[in-house]
Amino acid sequence: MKLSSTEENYIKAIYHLSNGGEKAVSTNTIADELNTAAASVSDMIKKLANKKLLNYKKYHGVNIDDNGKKVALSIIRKHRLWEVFLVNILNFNWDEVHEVAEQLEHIDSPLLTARLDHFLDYPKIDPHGDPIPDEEGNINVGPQFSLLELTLHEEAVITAVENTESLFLQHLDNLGLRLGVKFTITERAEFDGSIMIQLEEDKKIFLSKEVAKNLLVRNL
Amino acid sequence: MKLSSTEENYIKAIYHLSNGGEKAVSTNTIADELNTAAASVSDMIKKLANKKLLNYKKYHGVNIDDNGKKVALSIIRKHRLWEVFLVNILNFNWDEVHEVAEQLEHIDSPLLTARLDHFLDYPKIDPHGDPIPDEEGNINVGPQFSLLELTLHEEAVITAVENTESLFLQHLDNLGLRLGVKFTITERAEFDGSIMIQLEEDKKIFLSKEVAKNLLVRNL
DNA sequence: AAATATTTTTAGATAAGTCTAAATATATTT
DNA sequence: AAATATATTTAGACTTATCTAAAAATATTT
Repeated sequence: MKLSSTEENYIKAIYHLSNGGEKAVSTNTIADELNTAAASVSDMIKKLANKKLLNYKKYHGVNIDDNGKKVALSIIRKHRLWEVFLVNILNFNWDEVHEVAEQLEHIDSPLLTARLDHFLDYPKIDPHGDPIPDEEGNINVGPQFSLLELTLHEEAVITAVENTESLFLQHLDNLGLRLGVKFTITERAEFDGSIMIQLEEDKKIFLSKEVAKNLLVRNL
Repeated sequence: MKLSSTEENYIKAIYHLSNGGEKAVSTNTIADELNTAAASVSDMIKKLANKKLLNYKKYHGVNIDDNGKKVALSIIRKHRLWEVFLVNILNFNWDEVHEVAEQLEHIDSPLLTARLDHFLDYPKIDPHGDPIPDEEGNINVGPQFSLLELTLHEEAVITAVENTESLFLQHLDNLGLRLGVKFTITERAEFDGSIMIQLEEDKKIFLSKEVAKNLLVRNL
């Protein structure tokens, strides 16, 4: 089934907002995410439901269908492969790639996607640490959780960011934090939830709760 | 100025049909090229003329403007750079790249284009031997010389003919030689200056000195 | 449980790009 | 130069994706 870029963007947004299909998503939530009027969303979800990509009951939000998930994962796969290409091959900074990848993800050529994947040596994660679905849409996530939930003094590695805004990513760059950085929590302030972490090289960094919340980690 | 893909395709078609702006193009010619109704073309050229990309006099076809040329050359540049990427980096065959490049040429990111150009080592021609315009829209064809002066085994492309007699051109047609054909010289006979060239598909062709003298080529 | 607030849908409009059919201008033939 | 043929434009309609405003359904408050 051939979809317009607009339709693909709706599917992608609904996939994300539903946490990969876990829960129903309301019309207004989608409208907010895509900066459109709720009326436009109503029209579009009716259309996508007719195409059997969504499950839709009037006034009760939408659930993404298996077909819809497949479409979403294919777009996400392309988006993240292109991000790897931009960062690893064309030397983009990780905060410069999102906009371009939003365009490239809609290029329709299975051959191109497959060849790109091969050329990049079958990467498993994108420059933000997010997993890249394979051709069948399988995601190999591994146990990954917010830094906020990490136990004190337990060695961990940063695996992903939950926020991909330039401002946040640049802040991380300034702090010297990147994917793959290893650390332990040395202190927690109960008052404001701020956290002190210790990096490899005896370097201590102070993180606000807001920053910690948006960093995903994995135990070593 | 931000243009839609559709507008870009019209500009590109008109640029080609006018031979780079040399002559006016009629409504029907454009309609034929783009497989649309003449009425649609009428509407669109009115719109593009309002945007100062075309010069349009009712019932007398369009001439492409300097602004229009710039737009066309930018799209052509992107199209050809992507073709080089697909063939040289992702190992596409040269007959598989057109459709995908038609999509990729509309990606809007000057940074991406510049980085791609650099990554590909500033190629001067695409896989079909067509020249790639630079950032300013200049087409630098490079030094062009007679096939007689070409070094053995050096990849080259046919760029022009020095003799325009029908008899000669028909002879080229019979041999399957056209502008843009890529080849290497595999053998030279000292006795009569005749030359054996090898085309892409394992096809070898014998050329008399007289023919070789009248073919202009360019290194790849 | 009635009143009020919020969310969602429907109705009707708009803009881009397309079409067919009819009208008009240009070109060609006789 | 009149008649005919061809090319081009206009008129009106359709589709996709959007909007605002009004109507309808659901949720919340009192």
